[in-house]
Amino acid sequence: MNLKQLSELLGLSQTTVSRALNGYPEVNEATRERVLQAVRDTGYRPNKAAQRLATGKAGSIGLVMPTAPDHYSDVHFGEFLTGLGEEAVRHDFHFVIMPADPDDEVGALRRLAISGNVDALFVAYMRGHDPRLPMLKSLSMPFLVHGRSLGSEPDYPYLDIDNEGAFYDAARLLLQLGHTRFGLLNGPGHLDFAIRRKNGLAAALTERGLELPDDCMSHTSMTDEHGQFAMERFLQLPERPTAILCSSTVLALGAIRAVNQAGLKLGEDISLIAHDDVLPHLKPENFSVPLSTTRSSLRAAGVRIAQRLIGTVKQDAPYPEQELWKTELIVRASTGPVPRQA
Amino acid sequence: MNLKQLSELLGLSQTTVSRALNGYPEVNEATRERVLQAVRDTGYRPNKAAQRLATGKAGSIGLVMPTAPDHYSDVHFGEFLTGLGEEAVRHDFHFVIMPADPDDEVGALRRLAISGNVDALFVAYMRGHDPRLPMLKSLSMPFLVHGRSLGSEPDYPYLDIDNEGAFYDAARLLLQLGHTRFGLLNGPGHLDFAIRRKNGLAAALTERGLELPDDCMSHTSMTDEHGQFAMERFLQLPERPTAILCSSTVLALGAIRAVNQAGLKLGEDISLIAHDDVLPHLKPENFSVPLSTTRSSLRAAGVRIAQRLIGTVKQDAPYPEQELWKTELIVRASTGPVPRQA
DNA sequence: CCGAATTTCCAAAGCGCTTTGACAACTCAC
DNA sequence: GTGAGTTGTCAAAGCGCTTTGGAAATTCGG
Repeated sequence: MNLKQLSELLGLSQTTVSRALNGYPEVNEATRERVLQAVRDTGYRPNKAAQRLATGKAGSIGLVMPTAPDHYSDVHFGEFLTGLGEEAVRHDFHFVIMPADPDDEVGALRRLAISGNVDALFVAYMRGHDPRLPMLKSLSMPFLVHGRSLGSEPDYPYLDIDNEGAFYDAARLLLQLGHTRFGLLNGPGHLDFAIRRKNGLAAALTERGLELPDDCMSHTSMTDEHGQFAMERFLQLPERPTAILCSSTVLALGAIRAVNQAGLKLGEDISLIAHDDVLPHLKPENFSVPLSTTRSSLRAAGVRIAQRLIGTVKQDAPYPEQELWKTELIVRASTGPVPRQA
Repeated sequence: MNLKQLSELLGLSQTTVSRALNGYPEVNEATRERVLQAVRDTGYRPNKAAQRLATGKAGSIGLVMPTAPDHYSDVHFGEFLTGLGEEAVRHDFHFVIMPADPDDEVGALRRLAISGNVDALFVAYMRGHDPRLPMLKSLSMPFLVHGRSLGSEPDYPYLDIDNEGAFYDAARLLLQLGHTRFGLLNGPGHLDFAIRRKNGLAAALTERGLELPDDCMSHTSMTDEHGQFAMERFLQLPERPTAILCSSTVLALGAIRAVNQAGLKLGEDISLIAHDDVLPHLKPENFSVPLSTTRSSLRAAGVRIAQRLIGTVKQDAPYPEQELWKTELIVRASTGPVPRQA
């Protein structure tokens, strides 16, 4: 069943049917309803390839997926993708992926762009001086980055959260509670968000003339096991930290296990604030000691990015080029005043 | 630059140029060379959308990517994808992904199929009685599964390795070396390959009148941490196993850590055979005690699957419908005779 | 050197959709 | 009732490629 057959069936021209389907105003409401009904009856679906050829738009956004060990998509990336996907489905868009060695991300991105299969590109997991940025700018294809890249000219479209601000605020709260010895459970050290969070913490400490010793800082991929190991290490230090900042509730999960196993009490002996990506299976309020967090929904970011990208492709929505989302600092039971003689 | 312009430039018809480019025989070699040179000079690239419309083929294969926590793509999946991608790039094919909640895999698969964006579908991570199978068969679209599904009619195209055979052979070897107490470090218990490996081991044991106690069996996702934890548990059993079968070198990595920390010697106190997916960063011969393994390259499987799928779409290659790859049992230093008084 | 077989090339017809430019038909103010 | 403005519909021209059904040019046996 194609447009021609459908229009003959209805006794209308292809033009009218097409317009009825695509929401153009110059068609009678009654006619439109008749068309819609016929579509329902016949199960007609417009041919994507033809639509693509006629409009010049593929209805797809591309992304390269690094396939090396230290890059595997973790639960955070999955959550983000879910958001992207939700919005994409809503607009009948799809994703084209290109698996690639991380050594060849730039090449993969270029190949994806010139393949003619995508209308726009998306990149994430930004690093400092990210080499993908100049490459993307040289392409004449819309793109959007999740996160930012320290050391790069900030003239590219992005959506990021205020990582410095989040950890600065969290650290300030802990400082006000009297804490002076901090520990940081962070994500992979080469990633932009991890650097910024460290900077945010460092800024708050510097204001008080404090600093973060190297052995109170852990950079790992964000699994609960890594959280546990790193926290165990912290707890064995001669002067162990009393205040922990943590880049993910997943890391926190492991870290808290370590705290419990050491016979310490969260929120009393150790205060902890974790960044909460609003992962549906890991709610900070459901922890045995509810977790104080800096919050920003990863899925919402995915939805928003898809919106902007799709809007750009459809050229009907002039979204702001750069967005920086503030996080919310939510105090629950895992933070408390510094213990007497820690 | 499009076909028309290019053909005018060359003083040829579009037909001839098109045929020259697509390798048809009825064009003079000299002419073909002239065309190819012009393509190089002008940087002409055929418009994908037009090609798609004319041929009816999108040049793409679809896959749904589950986005929930217990599904995150791990290193094994990445390795497999790399293989798929290698071959796809070679044929100018691409992948369309649909992120989806694992609850809705079937729905996502259907949406992908009717979206008109893909020529064929690929599925993996098969479970017993997998509900995706009947759904795929009802579609009139080529598909290929990696793995198999116990309890489903085996009338679908697949590529799998002989998981039962691999673990049966490995177990036989260990039995011949005198071992009687076995431990199994397996992948997630609901996945087909894990079930089959367990069955292979069980079959070998049954032949000797032995069986595998429940507490000598671990089903987890395949990270080194899980390997370590499970192995630690095994070692604390009153009658600890002396022979370990392990579903991945990644699991083995952790397991061996546990063995060492317990002050035991691999290949003497504990024998271990792991399944080796030939992950480039984890070579069994490079372990401090080189690992005995059952081997089958995951990346090669990816390449092969892409080949078959692409061949099917191009309809120029009648590949066998079902393939079962044997694994190689390679003996290195991690296996030895059962210790005297274990 | 001729007719037939072969090789090489071409014009034109799609593929199924969107969009342009016109045209009836139907309002409404005067 | 007339001219201008709206509204609802249509025929036809692409989008850029592949492919069919010849036709022209070349080769070859006799």
